[in-house]
Amino acid sequence: MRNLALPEGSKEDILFRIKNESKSNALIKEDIGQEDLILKIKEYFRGKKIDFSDWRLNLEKYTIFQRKIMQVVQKIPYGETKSYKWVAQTSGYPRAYRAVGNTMRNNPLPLVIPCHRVIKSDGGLGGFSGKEGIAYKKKMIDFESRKK
DNA sequence: GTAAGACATATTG
DNA sequence: CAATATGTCTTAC
Repeated sequence: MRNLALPEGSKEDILFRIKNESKSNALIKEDIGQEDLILKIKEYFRGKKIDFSDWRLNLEKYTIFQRKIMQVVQKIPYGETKSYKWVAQTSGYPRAYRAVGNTMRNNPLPLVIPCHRVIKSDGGLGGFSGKEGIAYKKKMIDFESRKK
């Protein structure tokens, strides 16, 4: 499986969302310019492993719970998938797995906060907001988990 | 072993 | 109070 590409429509959608949110709300505190940010995103879509886990985010407009969830999700390594329950437990809210999904739906920074790596415990995909829906989520997981 | 349905459960607006 | 991008358990194939 060499040339596994991601759908252009959703790709642009995600790029637009990150651009818009990071600019208007200054969610990304990392000292990185808009151009470099977009360059990194494009590198990611080309298939390069980009690590977003160290980026400092401005999450003050969100609740304590949401901040914690986003921080934990941000730490999920490239190519790995964790369950909503795992995120809830790691965050210190063992039974808030459903609220985790609620937070993911509100995720302002896809990719930086890799919500596509959060799936159901029983192996199901869970949900996904976007043009292609869960089909795109599966594409993302396959895209990252392709072993050579 | 699998599939569908009820119920529990936390957080948010 | 209602709405979830879940998890677990029960029941019936």
